[in-house]
Formats: sequence, structure tokens, C-alpha cells
Amino acid sequence: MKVLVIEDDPLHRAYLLEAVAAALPECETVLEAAAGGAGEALARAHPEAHVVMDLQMAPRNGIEAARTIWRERPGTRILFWSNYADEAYVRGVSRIVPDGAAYGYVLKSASDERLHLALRSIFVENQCVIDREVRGTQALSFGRKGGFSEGEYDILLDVALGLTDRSIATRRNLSLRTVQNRLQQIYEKLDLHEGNPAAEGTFNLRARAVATALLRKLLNHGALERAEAELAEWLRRQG
Amino acid sequence: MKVLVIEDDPLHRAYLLEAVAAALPECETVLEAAAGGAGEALARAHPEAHVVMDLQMAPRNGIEAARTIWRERPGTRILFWSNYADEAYVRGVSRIVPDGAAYGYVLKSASDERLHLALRSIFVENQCVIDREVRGTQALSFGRKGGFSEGEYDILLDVALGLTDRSIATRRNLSLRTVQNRLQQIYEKLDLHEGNPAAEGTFNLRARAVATALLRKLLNHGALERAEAELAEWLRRQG
DNA sequence: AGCATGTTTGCGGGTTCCCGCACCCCGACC
DNA sequence: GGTCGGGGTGCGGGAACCCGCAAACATGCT
Repeated sequence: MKVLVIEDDPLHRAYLLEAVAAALPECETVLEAAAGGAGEALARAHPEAHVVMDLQMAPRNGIEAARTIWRERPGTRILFWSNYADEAYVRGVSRIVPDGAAYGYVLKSASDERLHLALRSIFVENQCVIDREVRGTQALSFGRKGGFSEGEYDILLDVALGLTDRSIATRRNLSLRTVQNRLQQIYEKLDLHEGNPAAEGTFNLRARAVATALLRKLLNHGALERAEAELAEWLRRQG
Repeated sequence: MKVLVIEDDPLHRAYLLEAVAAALPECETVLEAAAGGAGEALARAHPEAHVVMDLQMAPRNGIEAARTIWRERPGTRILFWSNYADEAYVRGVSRIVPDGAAYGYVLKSASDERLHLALRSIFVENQCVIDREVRGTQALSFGRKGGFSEGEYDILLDVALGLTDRSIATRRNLSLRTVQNRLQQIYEKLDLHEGNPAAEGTFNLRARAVATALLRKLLNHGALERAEAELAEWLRRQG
């Protein structure tokens, strides 16, 4: 068995190497990479290696790296080991996981035993392991409780990027009025109206929506960067 | 000499404790706290202790903790040890440092020697130490190169929070037209016009400004949270 | 004083945005 | 077949926003 560790923080990387060695004695080679790009290259060179990686890395995001790895070999088992359970991360991961692939999501604040257990469950038993806290935000995200549908989330991203209603409409192949309708639903789900009683008119709803989404960690810097890259691509194609 | 270490990541905290012990043999007591609130309490109990702390902590931000510590004892020497040199962090720190106080800003990616040197310079020699990279964003922030003035930055924050032009005006005691003028300058400094050739009208400038500020790390989650808290306070006072 | 520079404010118009109302389409269920 | 609910669409009005123009106003320099 081979395991590839991708983590930019040297202390955390050392801790991970130790944890892998302790939890997986049957693992004969442990590879390490300090950045997303290097990790992708190593994964390409070792097609049978399982992966455990951080999500928050600069300059190449963990989600980007995971996406290219999974695109090249959809069966790879990946354990994400992250500091946060932000909805933006959770949603970003579940967006890119291929059908039937085993993966895990463990918080860095978890105990050593949790991490060891997750390592064995995924890489030996081929079983998905999602931390309880992460499950929480997952349920909150996809359940009825003010959860955003895929389409609504896309439009929220477009708004956060600063697109006009009209350009969102052409980009998503919708009518202008439909875009505005969805915005209405987004405002509703973000409780932009209920929160403030007499504070009517003090807020620009469009900007306020982005602010509350950021404060609730529904959006974060990584998600914005990815969306910005896609937008630039689309703009280029558009001419 | 006493040193108080405030850092939520256990691995990093252990590393810091070791570094302090190695670099400052004259330090007889090392206190440690795993959160901002606990750090403030310990600082209150040990008025002569110097502080070395992380900036990015949940739930109580490092800047918040530093502010209350400095408010209670403005002479305290604080070394900030952070992962990032985001303009939002740098600006946040220089906003709260009292006149004449010695402080330092060292990146976690710095070498052991750099950290040791900084520890001795600040706590023994009473000298400010700012990492080269951090100095870079500092110069970029306050120089002529598209740097934002204090007032412009405030308005950028208000816009990011989703306030209306009118409410910004009343909050900052300005005319509505002045607010819009400053917004114009902000759009200019953010290159919202130059960047896109024929992409006229595809962007909502107000939202686009927030997006690019976030992407350039001029704003980040912590800054937004602080601004949101201040806004809530102002709204309550307003009635 | 005289002048230059930069900031603040008012006015007006063109555009975008917010949102209520009504219509259409289509799958679901009786 | 009927009808019912949800999502997409068009129309229209009121508000907010973007921005050019010009008049005050402060400030600093000669």
C-alpha cells in the first residue's frame, strides 16, 4: 500500500506522516508533497497511492488538486483533513467526488484515535468516513432547513462575483426575471427580511446577501477564487 | 520574564513553547492559552507577561484579543505569529497598536532563526520586528500605489456589509453624494474599469468591488466579522 | 491676496435593481 | 379528463445606484 500526504504546513505534515505510519503498518511507502501542484504530480507518478490531504493550501487549493486527481483516476480514495467544516468546503468537496468513490472528511481538531480510525476505515475497509461536525453542516446544507439548491448556489456565487442580473441570465441560460426570482428565494433563505424589524432600506439586499453568506461561511475565499477562474474562462469564450 | 503563548493549534503551540524556551533562557515562566478569551484572562492575571499569539483563531479573533490586552495595558509587547500577510490582517493590527508599543509580525513560514531573532529583538531589546513580506503589503497598503485611505477603507467595509449609500452617509456623517464619490475612487483603485475591455455592463460595480477586495485579501472573514459587530452596535444605538 | 489643488455637496438623467401581479407550461394526482 | 402546484417568463412602477457637471469650501504655496 502507498499513501500520499499533501499538506503545506510542515508541522502538520510531520504529524500526518507519523499518524499514517502508526495506523497503517501495511503501508510500505509514504510520499509527501508540500503543495497542491506537487501533490498532483506525485499522484500521477504513483497511480495506486491513496491520498490524505489538507483543503486550505496556497496557491493551489486542495479542492482543485483533488479534482484533477479524481478526474485522472476516479477510484482514488482521498481523506480530507481540514481545519474547518465551512459549508463552502463541504459543498465544494461533495461537488467533485465521483460516483462510488470512497472518501473521508476529518477535522484537524479531532483526536488521534479518530484520525487513525478514519485512515483504516477508508484505506483498508474502503468505507466513507465523515466527521460528525461535518455531517452537521452537510445536513444543514442539503436538508430543508434553508438549504440551497445547486442552482441557487450558482447564482449566489455569480452575485458574489459582482455579475449583473442580466449577465447572470445569459450565462445560466435563464430569463432576467427568473434570475431575480431566484435572488428573491436566496434573500428569503438568508433571512434578510426577518432579522431587522425597522431597518428597512438600510441594506442593499444584493450586497447584504453576499455579506451574510460570507459570515455564515457559506462562501469563502477558496470558493470565490474557483468561481472567479470559471467566470474568466467563460468571459474569454464569450469574446 | 514571563511569556504568554496564545495559539489554538496544539502542534503550533507546542512548537512555539519550544521556540520560546530555546530563544529566551531568561524566561522563567511560560503560560499558554488555546483561545483568545482564555489568553485575555491569563494576561489580566499576569500583568508583566509579554505575549506571542496567532491571529487566526476561532471563535475569538486574535485581533480582538490583542485589542483588549492593549487596552488594559498599552505597553505590552506582542509578537503576532500568523500564517498570512493578508492586507486585512496587517491593516487590522496597525489599527490597534498603541503609540510607542513594541510589536512584531512574523509569518509561520519563516525559519526557526527568524522566529528566535524576533523573540529576542522584541522581548529583550524592545524593538519592532516586521517580516519582510509583511512590510511589503504594509507599503502597498499605505503608499501611493493604489493604497486605501482610512476613510475609503471604512466605506469599503460598509459596502461589503451590504449598507445602502444613504445609510453609509448617515453613519459616517457625510452627504450621500460624497459617499458615492468615494465609491468612485474605490472603483478606480480596484481597477474595476480598466480590467475588462468590452465587458461593460456585465458587472454590478458595487458587488464587483467587494469581490475583488476579497480576492486580493484586502478584506477577509475576520475583518468582516469585526465590522459586522460594530455595525450591530451602531444599529442598536440608532434605535 | 491670488492661485492651485483637493474635498464635499447639489442637481439631473440614464440604468439597474427590487418586487407585486399575471400568464404559461408541465408533471402529479384525483 | 380535470385541476393543482411549482417553476419560468413578461410587464410596470418605485427605489437605489452610477456618474458627469458645476458650485462651494478648505488648505497650502507664492
